[in-house]
Amino acid sequence: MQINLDQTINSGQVFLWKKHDNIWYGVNGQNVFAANQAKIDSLEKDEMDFFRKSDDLEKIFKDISKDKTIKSAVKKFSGLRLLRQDPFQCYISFIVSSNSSIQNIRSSLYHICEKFGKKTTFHGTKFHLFPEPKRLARASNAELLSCGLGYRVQFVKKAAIAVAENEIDFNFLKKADYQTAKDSLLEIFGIGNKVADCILLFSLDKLESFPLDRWILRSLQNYYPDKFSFEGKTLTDKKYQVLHSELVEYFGKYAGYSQQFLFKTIRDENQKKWL
DNA sequence: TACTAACCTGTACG
DNA sequence: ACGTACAGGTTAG
Repeated sequence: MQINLDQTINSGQVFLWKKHDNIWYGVNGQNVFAANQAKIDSLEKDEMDFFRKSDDLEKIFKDISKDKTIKSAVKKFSGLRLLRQDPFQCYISFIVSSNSSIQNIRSSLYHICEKFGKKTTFHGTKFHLFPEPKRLARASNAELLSCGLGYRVQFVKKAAIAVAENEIDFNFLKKADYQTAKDSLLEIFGIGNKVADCILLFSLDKLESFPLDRWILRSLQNYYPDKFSFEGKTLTDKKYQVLHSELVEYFGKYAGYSQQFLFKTIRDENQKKWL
């Protein structure tokens, strides 16, 4: 039951990671992490937190293994883990991710760090940390546009202001239940069901969150054609909610883990690029 | 309520 | 070189 860094980092959760000389380096809020597969058993405290070292994986894997599809995905990607990311970085990252590709998301986020994040040196290499909410909140439209955000400039700007002005309080959302936290995120311009679920799952400890994007829908329709509600061409708010309830009922309270295994599986099957 | 067009950028293909 | 196709979630109508 060892973490596999390649599987985990290349699973659509994080964007600001790079591999150098077989070591992964990544920005997480105001920290830089270095993760070496060869030394994965000697993580520091904040790294253990990031990699969710205290999750009871034996219990979780057993709990989500409802059928042979999930069982084989868990077996194939047994080193895949959910991460516990810096909430503000995760929030901005997935707002930026909407209607974009991994390569574009990554590029925009690096530009955001370069323009607004503090510089630091880590293991002899220079990094830009992720900007703090107040700094990003007073970025100009032109500066944000130059990060390649396009029409998402207003999404990022308003979202950063909401955090800077404490309309969004991540500590509160961490303690709140899934629905309360989700309703709060959905108030933000640029956050819909899918982005909200990503933020909840990857940074706010809501493991019953199950982000539904086009890939996961394709996977579910392929492997579970008769088990869940897929009628209609478009995924309306109502249908998203119904489908999510069915998924949690079937996969259980750790449904988010099953989502991650299905997502990794279908993206790999379709040879989609990662970091 | 259900559906659809518009939104921006980078990359791939011919 | 240049145009066209495409990926991708949210909002507004």
